[in-house]
Amino acid sequence: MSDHSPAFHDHNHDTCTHDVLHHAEELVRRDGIRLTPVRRRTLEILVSEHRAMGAYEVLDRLAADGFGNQPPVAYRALEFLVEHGLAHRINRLNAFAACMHPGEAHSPLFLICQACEAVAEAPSDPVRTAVEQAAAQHDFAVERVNIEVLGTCPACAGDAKEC
Amino acid sequence: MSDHSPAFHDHNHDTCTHDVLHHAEELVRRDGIRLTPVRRRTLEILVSEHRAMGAYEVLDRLAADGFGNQPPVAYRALEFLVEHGLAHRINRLNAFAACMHPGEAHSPLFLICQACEAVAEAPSDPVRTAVEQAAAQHDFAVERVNIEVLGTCPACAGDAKEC
DNA sequence: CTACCTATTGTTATATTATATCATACTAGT
DNA sequence: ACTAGTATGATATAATATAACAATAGGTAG
Repeated sequence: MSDHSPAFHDHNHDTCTHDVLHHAEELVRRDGIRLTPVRRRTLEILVSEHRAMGAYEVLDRLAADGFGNQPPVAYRALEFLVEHGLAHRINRLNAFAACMHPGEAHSPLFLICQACEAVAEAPSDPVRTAVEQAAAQHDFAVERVNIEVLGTCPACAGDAKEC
Repeated sequence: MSDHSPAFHDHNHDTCTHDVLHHAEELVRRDGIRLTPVRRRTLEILVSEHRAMGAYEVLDRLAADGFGNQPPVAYRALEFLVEHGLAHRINRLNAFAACMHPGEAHSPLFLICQACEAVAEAPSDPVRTAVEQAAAQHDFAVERVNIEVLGTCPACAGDAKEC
């Protein structure tokens, strides 16, 4: 892990933290989802780190905050967040990250740096369209799309050149 | 698991088996890759089933054929095949499948049926283009793209209607 | 052809990730 | 307060994956 993690560019972290939690609150009002203490704290942890975190890493944090310290505690909270579009699961890394475009209809597209493991989430509407077309050729009804791109982030590409 | 697995449509399985193995042989000649007995057998297993298989499932088959019966045996062979484009890893399922479009430059796009777990591999050149563009906006250098689409295959969609 | 080097395989052990299950506690609606 | 549905806590275990080292096979320079 490195210090390149918070996406690949500087950003106002207070703003994105606020946006995500605000969106969650809205779902509480609008859809009646239950943002219980564990779930809320789990989301806060993901947002505050702003990177892909393993379930056991999240679990450690939760335990430190006085929640249960057994795997299901973390997995259940994470699953809940994913189900409601507040977080994503990044299969390639067996990890989770808060959704940084909450509410927007989008198929998450993850840019995963192989050097520093930073993960950026990009909007992907044109990609989604292309995917739908490919699926249509197989008479396949799309429900969820997960796109994971492996490569090198600008920071690490720069590091490599310096050597 | 169900009987919908071999992609979503009937196909001439002899042909696709032949194509894949033929391509592998070509790599042996062209690139000097070493298609050892375990590796060859692993590819044959994946092709003959024509579906996503877990590493331990592959391992059982290999062991039955007299190869080692410890996890690394399967993982190493599978990793080799993935590296050389002869197989793909489907993260969502922690599973592997023979590449059915060997040799074609393509970013694999998997259509995964949530009902029967069948997996189809679709070519995805337009998708790839869209992905490259999204990545470019982040100055991200793409190396590998993995697209996994969850949904319902035509067979299962039909089944659902019948009820 | 032999000695060496490298890639591959076999084996043991263990790490990491994830889920099933059941008991307990909370929440909302009546 | 009662009850039906949810959510949490805790125990146990399953499923997936890798590290590390020994043994073997294959190619190649001398």
